[in-house]
Amino acid sequence: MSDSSRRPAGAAVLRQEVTGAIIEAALAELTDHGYARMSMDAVARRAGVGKAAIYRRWSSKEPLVLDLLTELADQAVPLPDTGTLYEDVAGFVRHTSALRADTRAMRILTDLTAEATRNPRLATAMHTTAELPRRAAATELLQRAVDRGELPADLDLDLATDCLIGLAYLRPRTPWQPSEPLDPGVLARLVEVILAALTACRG
Amino acid sequence: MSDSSRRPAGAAVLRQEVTGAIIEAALAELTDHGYARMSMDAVARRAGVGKAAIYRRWSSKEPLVLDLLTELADQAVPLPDTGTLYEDVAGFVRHTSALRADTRAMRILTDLTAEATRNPRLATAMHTTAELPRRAAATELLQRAVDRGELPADLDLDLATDCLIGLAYLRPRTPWQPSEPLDPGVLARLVEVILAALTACRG
DNA sequence: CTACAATGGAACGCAACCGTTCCGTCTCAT
DNA sequence: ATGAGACGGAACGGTTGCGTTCCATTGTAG
Repeated sequence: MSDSSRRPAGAAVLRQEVTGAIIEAALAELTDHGYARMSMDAVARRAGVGKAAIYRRWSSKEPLVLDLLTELADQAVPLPDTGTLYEDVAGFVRHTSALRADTRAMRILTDLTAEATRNPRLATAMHTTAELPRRAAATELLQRAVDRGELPADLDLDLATDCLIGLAYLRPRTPWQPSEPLDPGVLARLVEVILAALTACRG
Repeated sequence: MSDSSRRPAGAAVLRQEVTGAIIEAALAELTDHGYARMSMDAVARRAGVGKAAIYRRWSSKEPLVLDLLTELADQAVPLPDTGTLYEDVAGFVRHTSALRADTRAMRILTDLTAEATRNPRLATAMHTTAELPRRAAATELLQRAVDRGELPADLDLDLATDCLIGLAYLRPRTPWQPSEPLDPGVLARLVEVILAALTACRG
């Protein structure tokens, strides 16, 4: 492509290494200090990079952070399709629990959620990269169950999706509480409750 | 008391007026810019007050914000005891929905939640002033229903409390979405779902 | 009327941060 | 070998914020 003709291959490799170091350092700084207190000087220092190298890639702090968000989203693992509602829901809860146990992702998402209150671009990015895919996955999981007859045909898909997500997010209840590993017994009971709630989501 | 002998009564009244103006201004600044970007200069300017007047009352920014938190908590309205689980739950959902519709309170709580991730004192304050009372109210509501026989005697109170709070918080799903007023039909369906979930919370 | 305490306002020193610019070095493609 | 381009590092000017200090004003108590 045109890049390879305009930029030496070796430089491209080096550029990617530097870019990766910047992204990793920015993620770490964002985790430690939050969006408002994340300093470009600290990112450069942590990455072992000159500030110029950062500003050569991103025009300012905000675009950099927006890219970090997609970086986080790319790490999300797709949900398996197990064939039964019970196992699908259990997988969804485990998936959610794992996300909440990821201290770095949770700190960043909690922080950017607060920041999104005041920054429309960030709010849009959060919506499209974090909320929409998760919601779509939940809805698809439920639709499959409806198609199999495990859930009533007149299910209120929207409400059911809310319930599934809301209940899967139960523990830990607040971001500042460390997330203990999900006990299998607790998981089983939680799944039963979720199934009861879903069944009640009639249109 | 000793205060009245050491401080003129008129000065005390004036002090309270200034204190109130500072608190109101700090709440506004906190809402507009968040904890990290809330500046003491801006608070003083907004309150029409000298910075010295602030630092005469609080040693720094953090204690001031911690006091704001209790200020917010004092505005919380206690839940009524209606005598039926259905109405109690409906009241709880309405109560929660009203809180989420309060843009100022939501912005501040969302912001301080993120900040609490990195500030243990703030996390403790959030826990005792925001989480514990709400959780206690939910648990008490459920215990009354158990006593009346509306919920099974072997109810898992802890799990049920989580479910009640988690489901009541469903809409809006994210803090940056404006909260539309809760439609009565939606409320009724949501309450039905919550009751189904609660009934499934067996120990 | 006098003494006093709290006030608004302005300025201070200090530190941090942003985004830019410059330097000397290093690594490649030619 | 040579030139181009990205590099780390350091410094810059300008802004912002914190917490302190000073001062002239205000209003009350005695």
